[in-house]
Amino acid sequence: MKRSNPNDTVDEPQSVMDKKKMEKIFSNIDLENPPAICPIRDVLAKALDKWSILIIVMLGYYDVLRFGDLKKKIKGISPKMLSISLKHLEQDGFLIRTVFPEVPLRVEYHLTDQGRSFCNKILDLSEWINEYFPEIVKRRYKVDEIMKGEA
Amino acid sequence: MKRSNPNDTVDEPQSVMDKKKMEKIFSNIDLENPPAICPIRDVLAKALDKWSILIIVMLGYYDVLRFGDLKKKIKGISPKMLSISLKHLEQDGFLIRTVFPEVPLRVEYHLTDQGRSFCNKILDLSEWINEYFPEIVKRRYKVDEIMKGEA
DNA sequence: CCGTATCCCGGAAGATACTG
DNA sequence: CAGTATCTTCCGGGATACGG
Repeated sequence: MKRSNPNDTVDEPQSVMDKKKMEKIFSNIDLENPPAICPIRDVLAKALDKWSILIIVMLGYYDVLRFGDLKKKIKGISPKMLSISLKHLEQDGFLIRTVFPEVPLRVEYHLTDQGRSFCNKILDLSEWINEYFPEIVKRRYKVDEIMKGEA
Repeated sequence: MKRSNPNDTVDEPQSVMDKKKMEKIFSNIDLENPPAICPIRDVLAKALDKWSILIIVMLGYYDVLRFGDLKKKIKGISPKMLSISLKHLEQDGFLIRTVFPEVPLRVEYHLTDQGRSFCNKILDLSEWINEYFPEIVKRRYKVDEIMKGEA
């Protein structure tokens, strides 16, 4: 039952770990020596940020949005956080900021190809969650029950 | 050039936004009324957490690890954060904790099917990042140059 | 060995007022 | 309208020591 060796032949039909992919990823990493600051995790951290996800999905859905539109559509975000998040996403090439020097000022945001591609990844994740979510909720209730019983 | 209407026929060959998927996701959300606390984002937040990702990937790679193993392999994690993250992941059904009441105590962790499935999602994300990362880095340097020039 | 309990600090992020 | 500047608050999370 114990499967401690990554080289074991996998026999489960479902949810098979993709060992090939895994090996490829791990081959790029020196596990012993600290990877200093991993730039990949840096990119991911910014793009998977709570607000960033919403921004990307909104832009994926509406194609073009102004600062004020985003502020209205994303409930609870402050102008500061919206500004910071947009800057990060622009810096990392997920979206493009276009200024129209009119009066009053107009600024539009839209996704790049990279941004749209990433948006699809988020949608995939979203679908994954939707699939497993009922079980997770059920489990949480169960765990809560146990906690209550112990308290 | 402006594509403000989600119903426009898509003509880009690459990185096409999956509108069908998008509509499906958005149909479950009431954008106007605040979604209170979105439980899906709650699950995602915990599972996509900095430490959680590493834990899941490590368990995906090594199959079975003890508390101390994880602590050693995940550079920089404190016992507190490791404990908390493991608890979250166990609560949400990503992994299973097994206690062997020996002396000294032994505790093993391994992924559930859900955990392995999610690990594959993380690997996908990882691959995505690897694909786009060179461009992102290039862009960051460029942005830094501009910033320096302006300062 | 496997964690929990405690203390403590820096930085994330909300609210708000203000400017180009 | 589209943000920035400032202030403050809060808590995530690191270090460490201890308990089962």
